[in-house]
Amino acid sequence: MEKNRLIEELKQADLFSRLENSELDDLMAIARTRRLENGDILFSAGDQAKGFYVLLAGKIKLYKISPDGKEYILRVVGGGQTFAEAAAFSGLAYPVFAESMSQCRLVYFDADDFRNLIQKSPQLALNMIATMALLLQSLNQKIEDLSLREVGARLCRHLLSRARREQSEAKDGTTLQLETTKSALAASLGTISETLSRTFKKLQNRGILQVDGSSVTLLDCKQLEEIADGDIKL
Amino acid sequence: MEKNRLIEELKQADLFSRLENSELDDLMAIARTRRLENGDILFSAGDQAKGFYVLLAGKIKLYKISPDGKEYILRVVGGGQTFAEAAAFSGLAYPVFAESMSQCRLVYFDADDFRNLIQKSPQLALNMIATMALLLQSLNQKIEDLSLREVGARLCRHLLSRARREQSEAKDGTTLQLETTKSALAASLGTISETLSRTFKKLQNRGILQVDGSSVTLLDCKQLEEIADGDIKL
DNA sequence: CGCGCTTTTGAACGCGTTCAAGGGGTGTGG
DNA sequence: CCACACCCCTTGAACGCGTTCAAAAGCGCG
Repeated sequence: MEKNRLIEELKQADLFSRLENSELDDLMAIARTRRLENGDILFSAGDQAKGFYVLLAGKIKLYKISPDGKEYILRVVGGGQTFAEAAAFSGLAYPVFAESMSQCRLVYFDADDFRNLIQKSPQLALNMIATMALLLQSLNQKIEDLSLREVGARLCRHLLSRARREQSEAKDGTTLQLETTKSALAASLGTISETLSRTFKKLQNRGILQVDGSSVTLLDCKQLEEIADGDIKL
Repeated sequence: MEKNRLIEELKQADLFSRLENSELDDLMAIARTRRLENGDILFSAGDQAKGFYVLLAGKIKLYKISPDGKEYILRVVGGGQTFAEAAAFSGLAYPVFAESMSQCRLVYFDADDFRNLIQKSPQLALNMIATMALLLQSLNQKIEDLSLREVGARLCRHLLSRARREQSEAKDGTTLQLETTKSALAASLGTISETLSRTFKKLQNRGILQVDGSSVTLLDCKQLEEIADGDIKL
């Protein structure tokens, strides 16, 4: 039955881990499923927020646009992740655009309905708090990057953190696949493709990494970390 | 009695609004009060976080320091506000330094103890979620400022939002008092005092505002908003 | 092969920083 | 009451990182 598959999928999301079956049933009662095609805009910056989403499958980018058209990608949401909770629970407008980067299936929760559930389920409340705490930490990182690190350091930090997440360790010889275009990577580092291109080149010239299309091989993680920490500059 | 006064003070904090007296008693049971002198460091970036704070009186600045010594002030915490929740509930390290800017009285809550309370009090859980949601929105703003607005626009946004908060409206002739030094304002806008000084001067030369020591008078709010929105540049 | 897209490269420009010097206010001690 | 130190703010000039603008090169795809 369709419902059961959906419940199984919801359980994968961190937000719904460790919940009882009865709690999951309550969630199902207020959940609305949705589908998106590649390139669909789910919501726009400035739209009034009444609820939030859990992405079951696909990829969605959350981004801002400056008055003169520059794009900053705040986050690429992946499967099992929650987004737009802050806007939903603060009652303000969405601060970003949400645009699908592939076919997506997702679930929408109305904020008021969800609040009612939270009152009944302490575990759900704790999960939501933990989710938001992690998000806060990651935004904090971004602010640190943007306000006091230069582009080279940001790129190195990004590469190292991806290497650690995927390989559980960053050691010489590790190869990463960029999941998006380089332009998108630039936009998520707070810069533009030209600058990213030049930065990659400098790192390559120093023998710190090897770039080949969309695959990047880390050759000298020690130096990579020194640049990431701002100890040496490009 | 001392305890009663403390309870009254806690009730002022948004985090504890709409709580029953029994819930406040439970809070008191796990609260640890603390005092700080001007200039004390409460915690440092990198310290392991086990709990969070509610500031009862005084001012505390939360800031980051870059490898080469530049300071970015993330937030100046005022009375009744909560801070370091994200670090406490994510179990990671504090991402910032916390330094008192005056005599302070504050309350410390251990994260584990607090989690237990949340399980018993749905209202407390909702309050915490609302608090974190607002914080997320404000960090989001900062990211937007840093990544896609220039210094002039950031300053104008700051002035306008302060004017609106304090006077509930920003109209020509409104005068604001800077609560900190201009260097600190610069650091919280992600720049340095020299640049801030020059930016103030440009705005003054255009007749948009009048700066006299630490008081700023808004003369032309319409233009101020246009600069804040990036419609015109300095 | 030719079209559209992303990426790369080059050169010029500009915002903001750095470095350095000078002004202005305040508190302290002679 | 003045002299001096200290701190903050201001101003000027030079520099540099990153952007903008322009063009060429690579690349997937019909």
